[in-house]
Amino acid sequence: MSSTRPTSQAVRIADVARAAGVSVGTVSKALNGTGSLREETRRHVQETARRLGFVADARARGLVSGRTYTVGFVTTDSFGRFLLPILRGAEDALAVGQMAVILADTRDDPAREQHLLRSLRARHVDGLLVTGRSTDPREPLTVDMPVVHAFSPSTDPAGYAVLSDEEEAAVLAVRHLLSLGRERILHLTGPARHRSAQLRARAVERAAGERLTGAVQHGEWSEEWGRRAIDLALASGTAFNAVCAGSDQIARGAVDRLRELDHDVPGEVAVTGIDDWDVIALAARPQLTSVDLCLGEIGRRAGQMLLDLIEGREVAEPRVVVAPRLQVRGSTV
Amino acid sequence: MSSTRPTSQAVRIADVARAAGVSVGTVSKALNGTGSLREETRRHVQETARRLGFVADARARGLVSGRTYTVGFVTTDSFGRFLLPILRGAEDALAVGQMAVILADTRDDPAREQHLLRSLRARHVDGLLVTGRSTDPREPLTVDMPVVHAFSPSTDPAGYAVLSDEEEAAVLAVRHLLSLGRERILHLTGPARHRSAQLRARAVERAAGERLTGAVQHGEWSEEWGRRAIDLALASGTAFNAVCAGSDQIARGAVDRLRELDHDVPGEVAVTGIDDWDVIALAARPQLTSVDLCLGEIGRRAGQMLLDLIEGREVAEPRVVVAPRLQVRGSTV
DNA sequence: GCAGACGGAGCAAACGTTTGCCGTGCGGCG
DNA sequence: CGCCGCACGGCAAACGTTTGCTCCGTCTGC
Repeated sequence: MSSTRPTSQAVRIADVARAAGVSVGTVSKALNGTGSLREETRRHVQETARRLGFVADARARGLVSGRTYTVGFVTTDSFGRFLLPILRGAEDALAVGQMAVILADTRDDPAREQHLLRSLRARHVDGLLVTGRSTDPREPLTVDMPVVHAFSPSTDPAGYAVLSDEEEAAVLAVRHLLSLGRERILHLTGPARHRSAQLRARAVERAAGERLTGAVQHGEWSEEWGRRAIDLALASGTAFNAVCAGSDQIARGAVDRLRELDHDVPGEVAVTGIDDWDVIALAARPQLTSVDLCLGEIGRRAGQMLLDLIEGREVAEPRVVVAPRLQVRGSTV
Repeated sequence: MSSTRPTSQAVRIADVARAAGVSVGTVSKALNGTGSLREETRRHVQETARRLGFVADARARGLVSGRTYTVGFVTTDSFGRFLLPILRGAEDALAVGQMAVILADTRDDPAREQHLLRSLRARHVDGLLVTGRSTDPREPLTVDMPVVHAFSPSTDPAGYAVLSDEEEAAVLAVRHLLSLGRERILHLTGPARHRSAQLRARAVERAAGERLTGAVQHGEWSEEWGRRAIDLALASGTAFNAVCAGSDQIARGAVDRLRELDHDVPGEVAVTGIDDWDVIALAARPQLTSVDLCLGEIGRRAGQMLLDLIEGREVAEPRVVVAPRLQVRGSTV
């Protein structure tokens, strides 16, 4: 059926050497492009290796070379929606360095984290990518290998990190609303205990100034809260012609409720979200204008940085902040 | 705080042996619980190892023992929402076997898949967990190690697999509606080219019989389609008192549109979804009755099965089907 | 024609474990 | 008192690579 043999059980470098009529050292050099060999020999060995379906054993290779071409992806949070794009971006960047990714989901359990780190240490991963759900800083890990934080910052200001600009995200939304001439902006966001909510709220206050109407409303990161917040605002008699929401879910709740009460969106009230989560933003009517935190880009940059550290390259900035991007849709135009 | 150097750079088994005053072989036996040693010696070695922070090098261990305590998680689809719970479940099951998980996201690209499989082979993973977005069967991989398919079936009927029961999921929803006395059921679902949509549609037809109103309506897996489908149904004059949707997104679109047109849900029309995706189901008004495919359970069972295969245990059923579970909420009561 | 240089390939020592086998005491039993 | 057996623990050979050093032959320059 397939000309390629049925997955040869275990073809070692010695088998290639024998088949090619050279020594194992020569095979190694031929396949790795090291040493000094005749081009003809090199090609002959490569051809033989290919024919036999030889794949060098990573364990042995790693044992002697020191590198395992493997990194650990440590997440404090169980894998959530935010982590997928980061993971994907990181994978992309690491793939060019032939690196594989081992998952380590600590589930916020210190004992579990200890155990996983031990496992990663035993496996001699070349480096660690650390991330988490919340953007609340976490204590730095004490390990003797390169570590890059992605999305969730470390408390260590000197550590390597690729972060999102929470404040800029809020500012982009506010500026957009202001540019549309909206002058009575309501800010609905998540729990005050979340750093994200705090940062964004302060940024909104600074950017909107007196155009911010009433106090910032803290609640849950849910559609339900978005809907209820609108009811509360209307009941309190607060006049507003724009809602700057702290998340797409809150924004969608607001849009839904406004529409339901026959307030035109965006005519009467313009609404913005943050996250640009397609499932929510595109399903809303009208579709949500939102700020994309570019998580994929964060993952990619973090992966790139980790790769640079592992391979001993100079890292220009140890602390990169990825700029968010405003995505304009029907809820504001 | 790099002054603390808790992670000893490289403490090998020889260091432990020297510190404990025994040979390396003895240390190995003491730590692995093999060989025959005095209990006193064993404890002394263990204590010494702990004190020095010794962690056995997985590369060397794997090289000689054959096992790497690592499995590959291969997904044809880029990591999507469905894969997270599966991955989490699998991790849980594999953790008890001390197995680490290496990610391999093929992105539906054959070349990429080849490359990743080669990498996994080089790393001598002990087994493979294969999954994908759609439940459309895929060609079996030709690798010389245990393989278990999770969620997405293989075309190989003899292969190991843990699958969801698409048809039963649909049947549960229909039976529930029938038990509520609904006799004019509308079925709105995804694209006809998707096996899931097909299977579920046929199951609905069988379970509802003449209580199925009109033809099955195929569209997208989106809220937008759910809304539009309701408009189409109403425009066509079809009378219905229940909607059995093929996904939560479609169900939510339907609920939203019905409510908007002043049709009472569930009073006038009861609505069911499939997936039990909290983000959608809990945000709807009323909250959606939905069928949970129990993806976490699928992942767990698959991980367990792979572990059994790797450790040479008997696997009772090579093909497990996980029963879905009906979650009743406001959209039907 | 000879010496030195250099290109090209082989040799063997690592890398850090596990594991089967062997040696050595000691105790018990005859 | 002597022998046998057994309980412990050491020894060294794997596992499959990489890599520096060595060695051989040929070419070049004088």
